[in-house]
Amino acid sequence: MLTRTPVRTAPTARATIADVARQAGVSKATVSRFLNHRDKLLTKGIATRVEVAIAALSYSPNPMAQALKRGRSRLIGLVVADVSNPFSVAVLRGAEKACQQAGYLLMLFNLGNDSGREREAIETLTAYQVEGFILNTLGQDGGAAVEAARHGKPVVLVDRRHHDMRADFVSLDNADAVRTGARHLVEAGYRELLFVSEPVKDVSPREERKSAFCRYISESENTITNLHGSTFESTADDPETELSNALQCLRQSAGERLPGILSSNAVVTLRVVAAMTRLGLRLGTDIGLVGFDETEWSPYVGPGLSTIAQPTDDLGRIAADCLIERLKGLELPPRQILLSGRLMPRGSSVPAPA
Amino acid sequence: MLTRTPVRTAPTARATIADVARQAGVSKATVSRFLNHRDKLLTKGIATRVEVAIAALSYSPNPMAQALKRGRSRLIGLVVADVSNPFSVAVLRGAEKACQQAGYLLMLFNLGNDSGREREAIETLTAYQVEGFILNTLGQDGGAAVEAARHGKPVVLVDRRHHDMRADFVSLDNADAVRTGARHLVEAGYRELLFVSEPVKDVSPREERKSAFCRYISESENTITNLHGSTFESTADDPETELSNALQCLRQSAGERLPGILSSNAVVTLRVVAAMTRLGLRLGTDIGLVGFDETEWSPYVGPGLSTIAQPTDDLGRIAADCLIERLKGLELPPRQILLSGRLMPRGSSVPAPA
DNA sequence: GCATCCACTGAAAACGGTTTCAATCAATTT
DNA sequence: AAATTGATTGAAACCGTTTTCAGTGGATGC
Repeated sequence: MLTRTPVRTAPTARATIADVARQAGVSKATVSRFLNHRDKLLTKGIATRVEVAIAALSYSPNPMAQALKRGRSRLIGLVVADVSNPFSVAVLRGAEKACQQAGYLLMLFNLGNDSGREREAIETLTAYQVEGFILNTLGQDGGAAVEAARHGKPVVLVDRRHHDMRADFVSLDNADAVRTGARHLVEAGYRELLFVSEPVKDVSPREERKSAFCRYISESENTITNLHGSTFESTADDPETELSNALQCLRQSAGERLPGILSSNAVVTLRVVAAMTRLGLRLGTDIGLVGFDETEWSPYVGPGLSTIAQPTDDLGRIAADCLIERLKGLELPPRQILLSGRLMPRGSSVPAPA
Repeated sequence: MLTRTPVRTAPTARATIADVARQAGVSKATVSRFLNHRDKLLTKGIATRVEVAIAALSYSPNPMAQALKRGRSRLIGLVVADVSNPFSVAVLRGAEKACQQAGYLLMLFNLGNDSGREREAIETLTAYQVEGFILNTLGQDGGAAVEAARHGKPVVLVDRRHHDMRADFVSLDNADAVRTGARHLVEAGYRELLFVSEPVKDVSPREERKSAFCRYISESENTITNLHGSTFESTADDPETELSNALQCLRQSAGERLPGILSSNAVVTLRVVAAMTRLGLRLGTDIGLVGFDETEWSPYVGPGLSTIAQPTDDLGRIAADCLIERLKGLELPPRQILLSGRLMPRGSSVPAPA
């Protein structure tokens, strides 16, 4: 009675620890010990026997089973507001690198800008026993994140702050970055400043940037003659035409002064560019522009877009490192880590073209 | 002896099926039956008792345990060549949507353009018991993918083909897209055509695009007077200066004829733009440009970049759907699904500026 | 009125690991 | 030489599910 395994579609069931044990002529416990405590506990002879058996069957332990028994899954949940946002992707890459080094795997949940799914994301991820969270969420549903923390799982917030929550927070130093950007516009000669953002309410970085902008204006109005500033938030409806109108207004109220815009992220920047293109306005010459978020295309839009580059890679890496520290059991008070941005001056903030 | 659970850091262990069973006064089996076969098998009374118990404890089953027992994890592995490539992200979004609808979760593994990790990715993902793969890999290590298939797990290839592998393949119709792009350049008046790509060897879409380009040229040389075509591959070393030189050559050999470029993806397109900027060449006027991959910034670079838009969302969704069909047990011969691209004509392929 | 059947339900085994506990055996102590 | 010790190893329990198998009960057939 031949039991030749079919060669073609060999289902090739993964070898289990029991198989290895049998092959090596030892118990499952011994194999497990070999794997987890290397050979600290085992006799040389036995250890090598196990070793060759493992190699022969090309065995690797089933993480699900390990997770089940240990209660640790070596999984980290990453919730991202929108994968199509370059900022999110950059953070993802940084986090991924750090996780890989520490032997963790990232489980991605993309909200796709649908704030309703925030809670769902966290529940799904907890169900899969992720050991901790890196959250870059919309922040509409603060409760969801708190829920996660209540499950005893460490949480690191990136970019979006949740005030009611005691968790590590990693972000750009928004206040400083706004000052840098605004000051740059002023130094370049722009005096009628406009801060453009998506709806600010309840989204922490937007709030911070807006209020930092207002603060900068009111602080500088005295020392810098003719300086004036205002803000504009697009509503969800029809950002295109709204924005066009806002730009026209800006030029009106500017009068003699040069108008300049500080835009709150890459998406908004692109909208501003679109509106200006439609109105036939020249970047830099007619309206100055500095935008948050550096991208690989920034140098090539118009005369080059001046941006405030976020250290996205570091943000992601540091977030992951923070989380991993906590997973190792370190009990620290919640930290707040602010990294500073870097101004990338280009043509869009140069009044007179070369 | 009070055993009040501490209110502050309540570790709030997740309720298990045993807890529910106890609460409802039934056996674990009954609870499990309620969950899996809804109430087909249960008495009305018992069913509701279980139902309220589940609600009361806000119980949800542990997918790890389920995976362990069932051998099915409801996980799909997505291997991506490079998350910072907008194409990959777009595919990811499409796939994600489809998976979510079917109750699967995506497990992302980003190669970060490091072809060495292809095998590692697949092994890690298999270890986590993913039920199938969507692969958008570098294709350098074909063996790795074959390995996955040998484990009996269904595989869907996106964009990158592995010839030796019998698996579903979802991709842009490259030959057609190249023809569309090249024909567009010709119709706009460009006659000295250059196809620019990253290293072609062993990367299927690049090979297909290049050979389609060559085929188009040789087919059209007879009917279109003065048409001439060539190709350029950047090596890894210093693509910037190499490309600059190539452009100079192109202009030389063009002579009277207008030179036009077909670039093989968004990264390359940006490099071309960079090189032209450095050389002070005007898009469209001095050299025409059509590039693969539509992005949200394409309209705003220079006079607008003409692109060939891939139906990325569909690619991802269809890939996921194919995979899910297989997971349902459908035994079909490997399919090949080619979607056509859409030309987005803009200023970069208009010889005389308006 | 008793055997048969069917529909529900519970006990227990299994999935693939880890860990506790007890057992073995050689080496050391007295 | 017998007792104590310590280092290795194996058996079994356990993690949270699903599933088989058997048992209970009432309803039905004669």
